[in-house]
Amino acid sequence: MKDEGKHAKIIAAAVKVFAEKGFHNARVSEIAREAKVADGTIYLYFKNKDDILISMFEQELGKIVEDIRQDLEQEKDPLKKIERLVMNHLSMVTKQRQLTEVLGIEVRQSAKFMKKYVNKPFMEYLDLIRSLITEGQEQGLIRQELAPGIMKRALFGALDEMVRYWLLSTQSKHSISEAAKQISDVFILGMMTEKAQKLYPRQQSAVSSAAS
Amino acid sequence: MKDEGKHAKIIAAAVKVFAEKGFHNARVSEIAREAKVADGTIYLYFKNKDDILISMFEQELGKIVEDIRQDLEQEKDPLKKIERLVMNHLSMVTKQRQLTEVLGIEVRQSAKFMKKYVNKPFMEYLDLIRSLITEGQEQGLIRQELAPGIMKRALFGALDEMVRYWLLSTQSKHSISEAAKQISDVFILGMMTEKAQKLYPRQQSAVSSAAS
Amino acid sequence: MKDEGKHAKIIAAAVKVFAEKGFHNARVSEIAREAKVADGTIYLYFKNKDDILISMFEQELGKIVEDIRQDLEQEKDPLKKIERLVMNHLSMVTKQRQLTEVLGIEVRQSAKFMKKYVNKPFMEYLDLIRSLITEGQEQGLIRQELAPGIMKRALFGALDEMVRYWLLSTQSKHSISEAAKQISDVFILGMMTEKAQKLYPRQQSAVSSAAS
Amino acid sequence: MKDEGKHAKIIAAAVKVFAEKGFHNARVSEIAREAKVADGTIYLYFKNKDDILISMFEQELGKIVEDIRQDLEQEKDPLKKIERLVMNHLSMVTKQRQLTEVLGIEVRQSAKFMKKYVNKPFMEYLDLIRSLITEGQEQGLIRQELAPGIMKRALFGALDEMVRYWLLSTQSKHSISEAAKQISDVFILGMMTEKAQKLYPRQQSAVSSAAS
DNA sequence: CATGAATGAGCTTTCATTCAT
DNA sequence: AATGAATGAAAGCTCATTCAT
Repeated sequence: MKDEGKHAKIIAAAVKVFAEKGFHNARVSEIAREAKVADGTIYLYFKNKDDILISMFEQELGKIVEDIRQDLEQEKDPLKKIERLVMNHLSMVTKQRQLTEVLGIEVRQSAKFMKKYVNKPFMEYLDLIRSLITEGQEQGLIRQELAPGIMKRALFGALDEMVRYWLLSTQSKHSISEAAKQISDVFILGMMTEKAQKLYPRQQSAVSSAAS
Repeated sequence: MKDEGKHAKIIAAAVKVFAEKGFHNARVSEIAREAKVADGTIYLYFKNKDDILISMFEQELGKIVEDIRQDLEQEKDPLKKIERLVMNHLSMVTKQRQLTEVLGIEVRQSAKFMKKYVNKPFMEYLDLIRSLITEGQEQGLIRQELAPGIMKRALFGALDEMVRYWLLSTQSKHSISEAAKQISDVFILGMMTEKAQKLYPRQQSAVSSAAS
Repeated sequence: MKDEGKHAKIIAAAVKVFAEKGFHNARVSEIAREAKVADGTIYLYFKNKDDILISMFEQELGKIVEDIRQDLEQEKDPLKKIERLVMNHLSMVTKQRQLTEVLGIEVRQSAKFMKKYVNKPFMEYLDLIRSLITEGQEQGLIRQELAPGIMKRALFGALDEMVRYWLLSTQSKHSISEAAKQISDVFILGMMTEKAQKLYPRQQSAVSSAAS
Repeated sequence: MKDEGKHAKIIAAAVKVFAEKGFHNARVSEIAREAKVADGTIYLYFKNKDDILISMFEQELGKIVEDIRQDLEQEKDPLKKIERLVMNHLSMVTKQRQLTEVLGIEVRQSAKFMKKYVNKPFMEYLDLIRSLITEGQEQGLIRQELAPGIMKRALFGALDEMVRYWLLSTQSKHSISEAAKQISDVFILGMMTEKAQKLYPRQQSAVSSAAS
């Protein structure tokens, strides 16, 4: 792997092209052109077209998940961690727009049609969300009767759909921080124990008093 | 006199094949074989391959949305309507498994890559969810500060992701009604006004007392 | 053959469609629509698509050749017969425009690619021209050394190309009668014996003094 | 570095296949096989099937026209130039048989049905003939009253039809040089002024004394 | 006789992948 | 390692022809 930069250049090109055209409508030759390498060169770094997408998941999505994980370490309160994750997730739209476009759409295809492939970083992300829920439950802040497996998906789905909305709508009525606030608000308030309700008084609009 | 039943037969075959392979990997000839018609016959009923998918949206998704809309009319309480919609949505997994598989994945592709096409039934569904939110707000049950445009997407996303989970997982840890209850629970509780909180006492686990 | 009119209606429709699109780009279904019959009906009157073209040659071209032959009988002088044939041929452009368009182009295709088919009316037309030449030679008006087989083709080709010019050019610089006069003039003058040159004095612009 | 020779090889193969089957009945895959390249290779050198035909016109027909134009430069006498052009034209049958077959038939199709395409080399050829006529008129050898626009078409048509005759007839009754002589003879004699008639005495059978 | 829905062979064209240079 | 011309399988779609009604 002499030229590590070429691998990255191709991934970057693929992100751009997949975002524009979608995986199936993207041409390998177009990725090559975008990356300023020859068509054949791509096959020195990737097994095939699918492998470009998979590598993209592994690397880029993996990086994002790791970043979010580290960001959350700065926060101790489990409920505030959720709030922070929501903000982090939604911020991706502006910070990594093209990548977000690809992931949002192609993760699903891959999940279903690249049967053998298990999207590990995606699973890790869901697990990260789950760990926040269980942490909250251990501290008596989140209701025990809620299944973390359901909650992690519900929260992820809500965020993912919100992202899709921004990607498609040209002018966005709602700001990202507003949406982040409202979504974490509803989820946290909805999952809270009565005990937590007293710790985080309602007037302050749940946990995020500063954001109102 | 074109056979109206043949149109339906082809759509049904397409649902099956698209569910198995995905739109792009599906072959028109395979749909034809599944529908027991000749390849060319498909083009008597549909303009092209895209048109099969679009017709599927229009008809099948349209039908579902209409069914849900009618079901909700039996219920007056806005919060219980939300609960009912959640249950309806999640029930699709078992009632219309293959169709659900196709819609869940291809609606996204269509949203982005069939640029000109606006998925009307999908938009109507989101609007239906939104109307439940605003209704709740008008009756003082849902907090005014929550943007219906955000809430509708968050709820839809949560449900959609949940559906995907069942479609992919071979053995499901969580029952549909359990998930339905937990999700509507969290959303309703999270969106409720304080006034509503008194009307729907907590012990009864929000609105759905029976399901705890 | 109960409905003789349907056969004719289909031929007429085919003339129109072939003229517009050419034989290969014409659709049988379009001929059917134009003729106001069902697609299948065409196959009650014609063996296949080729057969429509062939029937068109036989009937329509045959009719034309017969008409010209009869017209020529009014004239005794072989050279004036040639002149008359030229005028007749070129007049087809206006009298039977669409048919002319089809014949001009498709006769060639048929000649080469409908191998087995011998275009009898076309051959008869060439023979008609040939007979005018030999007649002229027998009366000592056309030079003996000219091969009728060559002359008939040269004259036919000249006329045919002229017709094509009118069919394609939107505004025609040259009138039909002008062209007819010039072409018969050149051919007759070019083929004449010296004896004939004295009989048809030059000042009067060869044989066709009246036409100037 | 695309192989320039491959472009030529494909054109050559196309000439052969189009000559045998005609443009419409020719299969791209057959051209590929004949050229000993893969089907896809054709599309590296040509936009589509039409483009093969068009390129053929541009190149091969263009080359022929240029060759003839140069050949004519060796001759100063306008009438002898005509004679020479006729011989050149008819010689194509033996020198470039297959190409001639394609051009003779497909030029017509193209003229009418590839509406937008203007067959430039063909137009140039007609212009070349026209220039010979006007040159003859300027030198007082060809009658002023003859319209060059008509004469060029008449002569071209005569030659073209003669060529078709040879291409179709298996055994040719008339030799090419005989036909060339007779056709140029008739046209030149037919177009001549009286003044020219004296310069080129008749006994010598117009301009070509040797060929009687 | 007439219909026109149905057929399916067969076409052009695309594009992921290979491999000689 | 890098190239990019060449490959050829494979797919969507058309349309002449058939045949049950």
